[in-house]
Amino acid sequence: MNFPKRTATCGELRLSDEGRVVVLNGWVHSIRDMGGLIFIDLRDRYGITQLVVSPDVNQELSAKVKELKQEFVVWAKGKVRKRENPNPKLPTGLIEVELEEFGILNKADLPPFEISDIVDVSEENRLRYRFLDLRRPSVQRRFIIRNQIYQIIHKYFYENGFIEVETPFLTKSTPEGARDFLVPSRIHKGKFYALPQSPQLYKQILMISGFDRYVQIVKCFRDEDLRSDRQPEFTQIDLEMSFVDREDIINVTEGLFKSLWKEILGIEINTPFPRLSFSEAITRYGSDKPDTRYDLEIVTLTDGLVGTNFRVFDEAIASGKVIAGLNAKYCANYSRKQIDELSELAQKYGGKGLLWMKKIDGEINSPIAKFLNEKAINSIQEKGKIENGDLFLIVADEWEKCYTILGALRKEIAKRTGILEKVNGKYEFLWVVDFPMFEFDKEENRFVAKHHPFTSPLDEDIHLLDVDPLKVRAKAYDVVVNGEEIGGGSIRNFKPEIQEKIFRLLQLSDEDINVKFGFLLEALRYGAPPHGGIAIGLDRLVMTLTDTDNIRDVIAFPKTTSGLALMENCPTFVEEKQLRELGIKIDI
RNA sequence: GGGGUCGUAGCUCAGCAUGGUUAGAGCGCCAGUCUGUCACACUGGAGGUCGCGGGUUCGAGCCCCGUCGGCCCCGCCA
Repeated sequence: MNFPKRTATCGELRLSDEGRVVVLNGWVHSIRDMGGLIFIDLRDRYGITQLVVSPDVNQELSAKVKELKQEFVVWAKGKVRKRENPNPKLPTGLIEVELEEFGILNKADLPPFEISDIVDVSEENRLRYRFLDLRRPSVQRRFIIRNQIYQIIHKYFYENGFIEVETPFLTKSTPEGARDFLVPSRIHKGKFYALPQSPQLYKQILMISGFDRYVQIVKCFRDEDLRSDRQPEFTQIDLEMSFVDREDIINVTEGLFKSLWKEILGIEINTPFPRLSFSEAITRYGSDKPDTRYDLEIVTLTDGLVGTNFRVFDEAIASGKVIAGLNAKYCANYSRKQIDELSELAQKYGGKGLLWMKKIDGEINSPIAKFLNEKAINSIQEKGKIENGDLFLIVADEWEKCYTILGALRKEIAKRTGILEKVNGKYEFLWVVDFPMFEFDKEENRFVAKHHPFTSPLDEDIHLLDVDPLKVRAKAYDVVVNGEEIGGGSIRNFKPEIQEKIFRLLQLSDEDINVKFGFLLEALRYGAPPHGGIAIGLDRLVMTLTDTDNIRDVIAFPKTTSGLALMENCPTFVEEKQLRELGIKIDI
């Protein structure tokens, strides 16, 4: 199809272009027919330009314009002129194009919703008609920023000597950790590839191969349930470096964030980022990804509550549990119902209940006050810095659970009291370090790696591997911004004997080790340099930089929370023939 | 695997607690009027499987059960 190609975009014409004859290509955004004068807003990715037709100039054209409907694709030729009534809301608002000639390149059905940032559309409809949703300027904006982010990343790592290498998508299934998406092999019936949860082992192999500095912006796949910040396929900035320790990875990462924040937001962020040990993050904020934009810290009460004769406390302490609390400032006016809601939240996180104390007019008011002596109450008041008008929440539970519950309450209180709103626009980064190497999995009755099994233990903790694995800390680090875990990495095991020892601690049999990770151990035996790296969640990074808490806003074609793609309708059943070729029988 | 919440016109929603003529609103759409609008305005009009299936009832958009789908969360996410 031959058509006049644009000589300008819909976003660029200004007063200085007055008198120019231009051709625009775009979509009919809206038509305002005043009876005589007709205004047409033409839209493309760059903006909106107003076209104007007046009947006394060209009646024929005026009649033809009435064929246009919204979202028709057109070319339009005309002269740029100064507007009689400028529109300050548009960058092109000082000019308009006096339409001389136009053609319809394609018609359009009436869209199910208006292509406008003003109109509210349910997410379901947005995803079903994603091709229309993605036409909306506010939706496009995030992808334009996402693209800028790609460019900054590529530039930053190129300038720092990193090599981009592509790693396979058809990989080996190693069902430690998340569930794998499996891809059946036709040639080897009954066998499966797995889509990578991360290119972890490939990048370590690249280090052993001497690539020294690797980076990749890469899709990763995890077959787990979705959340507002979790998709089954997502993008990581994956990097690995040789002859480094934790500080080198941290420096490189901080440098990247510095460039991104400066170039995208014009904000100079301070480095180095503060650091918290895992145990400090948990005990102070109740989270391994604390939002440090506000204080509202958790206080540990256990020591001051020994021997209170209050059954709940005594039993907790006797069984090695922890008692801790959170001061919800100025919340003493919370009703029974509001406190019940907080209690329900505590239960959602596995808590048995929530104790509380209010201070009003200098008096402590609490359902547990009658069980506690003055010394205990004073201890709580003092540690919790409880003042008039405060509501103090208390939880007694196992170490991590106790603090996690209070961490959830901390977030909730911040939300309810408007603290969260006040810190909007602030960015607080931090590193969480010294994670425990292992957790005990009650269901599987064995240790599992908290980060992943390729992580190196802290040198000073290596001797504990044989004695008390749960005490072993790892050379792992997470980078957190505003309470979002935005990246995580570690220094890896580069000595085969330590790697093997860790596999054994995870109760992998010799055969498992050999079948699943034999190639890694083999590679490690041929001169592996000390190495480590990090994976940064690109989608979450874009979320932060474009100020949204919905990951679907930054992914062009995302899945719904049940893992469906509503536009193309996927997943689907496949033809019997395809299954036969793969040697697969469906048994639902 | 579990919990919460929503599903009514093309879109966004009200109606449901306490079942009862012909299910409403705004926007959009269609027709008309209008020569400076820009969320144009005004007049008129069309438009409904109340997600789907079953049950209770004389009678169900409303109550009950199931199911499908959206969103949020717990578990899960090395």
